[in-house]
Amino acid sequence: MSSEHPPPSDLAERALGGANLPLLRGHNAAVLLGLLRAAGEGGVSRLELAERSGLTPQAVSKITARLREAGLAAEAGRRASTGGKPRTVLRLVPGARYAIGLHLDRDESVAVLADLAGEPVAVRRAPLDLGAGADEVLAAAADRVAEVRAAAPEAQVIGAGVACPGPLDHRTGVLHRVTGLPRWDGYPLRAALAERLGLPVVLDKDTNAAAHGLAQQADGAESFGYLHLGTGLGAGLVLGGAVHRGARTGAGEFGHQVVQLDGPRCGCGKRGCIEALCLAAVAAGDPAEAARVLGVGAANLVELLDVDRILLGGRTVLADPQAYVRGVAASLDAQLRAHGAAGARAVPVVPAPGGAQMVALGAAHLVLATLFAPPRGPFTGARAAL
Amino acid sequence: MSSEHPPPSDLAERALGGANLPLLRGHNAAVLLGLLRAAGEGGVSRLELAERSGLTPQAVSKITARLREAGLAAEAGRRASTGGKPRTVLRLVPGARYAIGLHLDRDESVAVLADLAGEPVAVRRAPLDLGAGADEVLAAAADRVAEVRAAAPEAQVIGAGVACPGPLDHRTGVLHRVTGLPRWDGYPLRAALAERLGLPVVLDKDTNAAAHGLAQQADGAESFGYLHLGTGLGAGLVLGGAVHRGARTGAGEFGHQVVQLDGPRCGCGKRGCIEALCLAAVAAGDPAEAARVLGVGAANLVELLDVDRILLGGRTVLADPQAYVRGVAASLDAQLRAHGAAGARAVPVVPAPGGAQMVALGAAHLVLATLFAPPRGPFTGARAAL
DNA sequence: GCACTTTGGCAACAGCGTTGCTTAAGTGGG
DNA sequence: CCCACTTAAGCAACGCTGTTGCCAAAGTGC
Repeated sequence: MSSEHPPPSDLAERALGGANLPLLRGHNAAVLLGLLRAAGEGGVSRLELAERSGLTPQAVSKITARLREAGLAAEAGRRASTGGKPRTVLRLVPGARYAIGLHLDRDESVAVLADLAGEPVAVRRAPLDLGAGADEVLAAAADRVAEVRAAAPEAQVIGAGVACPGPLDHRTGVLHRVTGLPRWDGYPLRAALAERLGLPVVLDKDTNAAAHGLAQQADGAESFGYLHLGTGLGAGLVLGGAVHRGARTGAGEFGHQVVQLDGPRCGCGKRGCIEALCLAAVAAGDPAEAARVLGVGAANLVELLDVDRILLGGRTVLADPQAYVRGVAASLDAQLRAHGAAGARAVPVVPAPGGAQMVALGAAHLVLATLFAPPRGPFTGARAAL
Repeated sequence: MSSEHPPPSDLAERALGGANLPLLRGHNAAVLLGLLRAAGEGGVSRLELAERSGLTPQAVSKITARLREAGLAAEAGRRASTGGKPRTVLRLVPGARYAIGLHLDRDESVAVLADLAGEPVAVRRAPLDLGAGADEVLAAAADRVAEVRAAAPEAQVIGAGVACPGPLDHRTGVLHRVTGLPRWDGYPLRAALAERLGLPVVLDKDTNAAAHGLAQQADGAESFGYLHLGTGLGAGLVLGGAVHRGARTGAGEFGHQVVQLDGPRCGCGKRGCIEALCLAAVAAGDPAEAARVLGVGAANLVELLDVDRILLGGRTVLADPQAYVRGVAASLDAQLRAHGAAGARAVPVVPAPGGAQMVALGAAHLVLATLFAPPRGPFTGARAAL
């Protein structure tokens, strides 16, 4: 089994409250790596790292020395002097580690190899029939992975992130009753892929992987909802910079919220689901109505969770992004303005960047994220005296 | 100003990612205090603390020695021997610290003094006209606080938590346009009260304070939604053991989610808000319909956030708790069963315990929480090698 | 060319949890 | 009754953390 390749998430979920010195060391290294990644190609100086992390300059020097020794960071030029010795700039070495991202969709698969900076180095798209047998799908997936994996030195690939349609259990890596694909129910996809690839694997819902990837591009502790309108209507939620999955990875069922009591019956058995209304409007050739309904649902989400932004994605949206963005924004604004109490602030609606490989890249980020800590991390330590 | 009394929340929000030894020390002390509190009157032995925290027994001995020296913990008897030296039991000393909780509602105020274990030691209820001038309200509030504060030694009261109707900004402690009370718009309530009381003050929405208090009674990282049906319909969200407030403390606007497109106009200006439908049913003497609508909204929330439980509270519910619990549970179950995809799991609907002082007690817990760390705390340290 | 400013490394240090061992305090067999 | 055994908790030495004080390096500007 994958006992020799524990999934990275286990590391993050050891989660007994106590902390010791190795943990402290790893945490601070992850914080500085996170700041280095956030700085991008411009780099950061040691003193800037000290300011942003709250560590002393001397501690930053020691930690970055270890990072440089491990090949994860390097010096890269100098800043202009401000009257004294100029600051030396440190940068992440993107080629030091790689992660694989694999998106298994109903009719195609996308595999990417991403470097430490999160940039795609190799991409591979191929048709896939997710309804076929497990062996067939796994073999095809492993082939796609092998093809992109060849672009990096074997030893520097730290794991694979896999995204597929839900529902599934993120912790155990087991699929549940994927809509329309009953034969996958209960299949331990993570363990099977980990054994086949010989790599640690993390498994997540496609919308969660997308949201996670999008969260990396925003800074720090932003909150947003990513609405995905394709063959269905789902959502990925990022709250305070982290993906919210819920206890059983079931969060994000945006499409089956009821917005019309006793409305038309939905395929799921309920009445008045927003997915049914939206898709009916799309089918009727009325994207304006679909966007209006979507905006009402987005307003419900904004008021319930107080998110900063709404991102739109999915095939239906990508067919005419501007129309959907405008339509949803108008509908959302009208709802929020009418209400007013929420401060009448504007909540931007924007298309999700990234295109067709966005989900796969987000899946790769799930693995890379185990190396970094968010710049404003949730270290709960600073308790009152004692 | 309150510069000499920084609100406890600032301690928790220093939030620069870097961690040093004093922080580590404070964190571990907070973890053990949290475990001691969770153990309650039964107490815990040092070795059990070690198992649950992940710390070594020796570290637990050192840290608990400091806690005992500070008067926060004490030895209390022994366990039965299992063949060797019997374990000595440690317990929290409830009287070591106190916190004040103050609930300012539209027509009454409730002040409580809670000890370290979270138990109310003194309670004071009195009528209040929140529509009166700020000076008058503040004077009355300060009087109520002084009355309960007298029940504890002055130096052991560590702060006051204040809950009032939203919207407000939890970070700055400033009120926004409280519905029906426009004169409070922009009032810096936290600073004013901190100065008047000479204590650190945290301010939060009433629903958030209630949810926070309820979260203490559950174990660890539970998620639930607390729905409050009174003069309005609001919610407090607890996700993974922590209250979700959103970026501007605006989260929890459950009542103004649209569940009937183009439905009847709500007081807020929108159409088909669940609050309007619910309250109309209550006014029409049809609590069954109110519960049915509430159940549909609860199902939306469960599917979007994957919470474990739904708690019901508020005056309207308290008038006939069983009827509402049954009605909401039936409606929620019907929705979830129809959908099925969520695993067809049952989500319990229960009345919120605690009664009339629940919000005030939750507000006190907001202050006490700064001393404790959750048993499965979000220490993000354990990153991969290096 | 000298004075000044700023950066970053070196060495000594205090404090953290850890390790190896000792002492305390029970149980149970002979 | 006594001794062997077991388990709990403390003591001392230790390795490692970030911190502090100091100094060399590398610029600017008069």
